[in-house]
Amino acid sequence: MKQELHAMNDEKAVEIFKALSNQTRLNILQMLKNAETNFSAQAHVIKEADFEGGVCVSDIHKKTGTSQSTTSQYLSILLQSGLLETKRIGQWTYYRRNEEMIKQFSQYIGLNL
Amino acid sequence: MKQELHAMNDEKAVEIFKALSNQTRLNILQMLKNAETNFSAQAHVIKEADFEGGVCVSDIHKKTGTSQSTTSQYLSILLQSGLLETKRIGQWTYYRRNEEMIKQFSQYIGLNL
DNA sequence: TCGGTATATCGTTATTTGCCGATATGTAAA
DNA sequence: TTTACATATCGGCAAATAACGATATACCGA
Repeated sequence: MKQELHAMNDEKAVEIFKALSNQTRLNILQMLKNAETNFSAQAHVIKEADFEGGVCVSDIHKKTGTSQSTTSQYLSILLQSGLLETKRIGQWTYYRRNEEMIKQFSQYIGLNL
Repeated sequence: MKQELHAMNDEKAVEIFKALSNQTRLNILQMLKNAETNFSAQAHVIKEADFEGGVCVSDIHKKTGTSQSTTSQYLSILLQSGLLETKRIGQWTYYRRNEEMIKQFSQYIGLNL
């Protein structure tokens, strides 16, 4: 039989629901969907194979309408839930979507909700 | 162009995420998926065309591990979010899934997350 | 090594949520 | 028309969340 790796359980799903139960955090996830169009050319969108699609905290902060500290905290909630992944490069911390987790969550909804 | 009726917006989605960001409420929604198997024969599952799949509050309460008042409150949060619908028949209030809303939410996730 | 910039963390306050017991309300049955 | 049952609502308290400014930490460039 085909083995489904990393199938999501209810507990993990609840953690993701919590992460998304805030308008600003939902917006962040959505804005990162098309980082190149949502963030200006000057913005630090990573184009290298290094960490493609990653955007640094200050650029995200400029779009959220919340303080730097709140933005940082929201990013870490999204990171903890698994919806985002991160990489520090020099003095910047880049965040991008974890498409694999998002796909699993979407599948979970379709199957288990 | 094809008109998408009742397309969900972000605000509604956040309300649904909030409703599901609690393990007990998620369980309730899932238990109601197969009301006939999850609730005993003696339980007041409505089989008539009247309100098919509906289960009364006390039967749901027995399964949740929370108090009667908490169960009632959780049901009304799920109702308010649109994930459930309700009908009072005699002294019982029946709740069942609103499959249309659940489908729209699932589609929203697939398209907008 | 010293600013300067980027980010994370801390401490705080206001609001919301989780959850309960007690009580009120609504309905049926005796 | 009492009584019993089903459900909703109220009042409360502890915990979690929202959000901020201030501060600490990390890294870089001069």
